[in-house]
Parts: sequence; C-alpha cells; structure tokens
Amino acid sequence: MSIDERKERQRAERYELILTAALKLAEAEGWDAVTTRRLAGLIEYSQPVLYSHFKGKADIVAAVATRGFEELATRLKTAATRAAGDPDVLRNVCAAYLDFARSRPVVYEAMFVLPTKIKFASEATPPSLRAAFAALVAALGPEREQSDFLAEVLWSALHGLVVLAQSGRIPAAGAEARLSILVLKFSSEP
Amino acid sequence: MSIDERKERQRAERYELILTAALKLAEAEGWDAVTTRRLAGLIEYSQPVLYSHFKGKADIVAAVATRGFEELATRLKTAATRAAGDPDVLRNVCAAYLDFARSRPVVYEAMFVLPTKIKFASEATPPSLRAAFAALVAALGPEREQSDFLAEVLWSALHGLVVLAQSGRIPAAGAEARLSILVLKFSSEP
DNA sequence: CAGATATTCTAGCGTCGCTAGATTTACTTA
DNA sequence: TAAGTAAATCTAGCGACGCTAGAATATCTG
Repeated sequence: MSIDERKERQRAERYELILTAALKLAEAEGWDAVTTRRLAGLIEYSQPVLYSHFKGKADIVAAVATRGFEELATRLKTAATRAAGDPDVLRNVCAAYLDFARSRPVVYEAMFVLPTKIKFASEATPPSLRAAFAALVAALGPEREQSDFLAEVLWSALHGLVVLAQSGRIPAAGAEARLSILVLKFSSEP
Repeated sequence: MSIDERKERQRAERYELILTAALKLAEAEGWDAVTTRRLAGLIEYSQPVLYSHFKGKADIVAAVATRGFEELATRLKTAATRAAGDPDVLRNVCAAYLDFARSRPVVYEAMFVLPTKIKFASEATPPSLRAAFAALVAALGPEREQSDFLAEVLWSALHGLVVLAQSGRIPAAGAEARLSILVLKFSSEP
C-alpha cells in the first residue's frame, strides 16, 4: 500500500501548493486577482485539478482563513502570556490583534471580511477561532458580568479599526493614539 | 429651449429609475444580484443606457451610497437634537447609527463595506459624510482632547458591531446589551 | 420633406467560476 | 511483458459578468 501513501503525500503537497499560490497571489494583487485560471497556471496544472482539492474558489479562501485563525490565536495567546499579570495585558493583546491585521491584510480579509461559510459563535466554530476569542475575553481581566458581550464589543472596535483603516476610511496616521483610547476605555472599571 | 428642458427632465427621471431599481434589487437579492443586465431589464432599456448615466457599476453603487450618507447624517442629527442636553445623547446617537444599519443593510453595505472610490477623511469627502461624522463627535460631549480620534474609535466600534452582526460573526441576540456596554465605556470619564 | 444630430440597440469582446467528457497516465493482472 | 482497467488530468465549452464599438433608429432643424 506504499503507492497509495505516496499518492496521498503528493496530493497533500499539491494542496499546499495551491494554498501558498493563492496566498502569494492575493498578497501581490489582492483577492480579486485570485482566479481559478491564474491559480491553475501558477501551480502548472489545469483548472479542474483545483476542484479535486476544493469545492470551489470560496473553499480555497476559507482554507486560507482557517490557517489565519490558528495564527491569530497563537499571536494573541503569546501576547497574553508575555504580559501576564501586567496591567498592560489588554493593550498587548489588542496591539497583537492590530499587528496581525496589519502584517497579513489579505489573510485578515479572508477571515473576517470576505463572504464565508465558516460558522461563528456556533457549535461548528473552528477551535482556533474559539481560542482567539477566548484570548480576548481573558485579556479583559477576571470574570466580570457579561464578559462575552464585553469581549464582542471590544472585538467589534478592533475589527472596525482594521477594516476602516484598510479601506482608507480612517487615516493611517494616529493608529497608536486610537489604540490608547480604546485600551483606556476598556480597562477602566466603569 | 423647452425641448431640451424636457429631455433633461426625462434623463433625470431615468437616472432615478436606475437608482431605485438598483436599490430594490439589492434589497431583494443582495448586491451580487445587481448586474448591468438585470438592471437594464428592470428599467426596460438596453445595457449601454446605464453607461450614459453612470461610469460603471461601481458608480451606481456609489450613488446609492451618497444618498445613504445624507440619510444617516439626518438620522444622527435628529437623534442628537431630540435628546439634547440629556445624558443619553450618546446612547441615542449610537442607537440611531445601529438602527440605520439594521433598517437599510444594503445601503449601509454600499456606504461602508463595498469597495468604493468615495474619499473619506479628505478634502473630497462628501459634506453629508462629514456631517454624519460631526454628529458622532458632538455626541461625545464638549470638546475633549483628541475628540476626533475618540470619535473614530467609537465609529469603529459601531461599524464593527454592524458588520460582524450582518455577516453572522456575532449573534443577533444581545444587540441591546452590547449597545449598553459601548455607551457605558465611552461616556464615562476615564 | 431631407439632412443632420442625438439617442438607443444589437452584437460581441474578454473575463469569470465551474464542469462534462475525451484523453492520457499509472497500475494491475494474465 | 502485454493487455486491460482504473485513476488522474486535460481540452473545450457553458452561461454569466462588466463593458463598448458601431449599426440602426428616432428626433430635431432648416
């Protein structure tokens, strides 16, 4: 059965090839440029091969997004532990979120902007996504009332800052000042 | 020159016809369903007629968005004056923002989500958009330091709540609770 | 009514996501 | 090793997209 194993391995490699090609192309020219034809050209296979790995273009984007959830969760957890106990935990975690969005804009877009079938806030939510959200909750400090709602509002603010900045709707300058304001508002006990 | 006036009037009517058809179609089936072909069919003219009024599809969306800015500005100003002096100004204005987004989701999408060439935070920013932002600034109370940054963070939070809810990324339930938290955080002096 | 001008339409270009069916490649068996 | 089968891959094409050149029609002017 070693032949089948090799085939399986080669398929997995080609799967990776597709994902990295999609990511590189999106990073270079945006998700609009990621067409099935160009992707097929990049991996040097014909279009239908893509469909033997993914259900369609949306599925490829979703796969990139899923990896993004893992990276974001890791980053947030790292930021939280590095500043554990510190009064700046919240600031560190928020900064990590914003840094992630800044450093991987197209991945962020795949995760949180493009239409997706990935389930949020349900049983089918990917574990990495739950973990990322849990990191936000934790950063807000010890169990308060309605800490889930609180975390959702914080997340909304962070997400708003990211997308409004990415689409040029708020100026790039002043990001630090906005972060400070946000942290101030959310760390002070009412 | 009355003939030319009639022609001008008819052109203006057809312009309106296009915009209302686009809006209705978007409301019924989403912006993806708004194609130049379907739009042409709805107004009972051929496709190229659309291009004698608008530079392209994006231009039509932008026109819908521009009207949305006016409506939003009006709503926010009304909410502000109705509760003037009241300690609940902020809550009222935020609620008005969220209500607008809830009641006109596709218009909101055209304004703040879909890619657009409309300029934000620049000299070319439409007056209605500036007015809407000014209403947010005003709702935050008398001149504080960095009130523009503060308003931008508030706006980000509101926008985040809207888009994450609209895309199913945070649950529909609990909107009231989140609004309360947001207002609490932004109204308390640090 | 004839000619000029403005308006509208037909038809088509190149692109998209996606897929049926032909073809080639790889493996199995006699 | 050769023939036959199964798996993998490709060619070619469908219908829809935004957009436009140039033909056809309607409208106005002299």
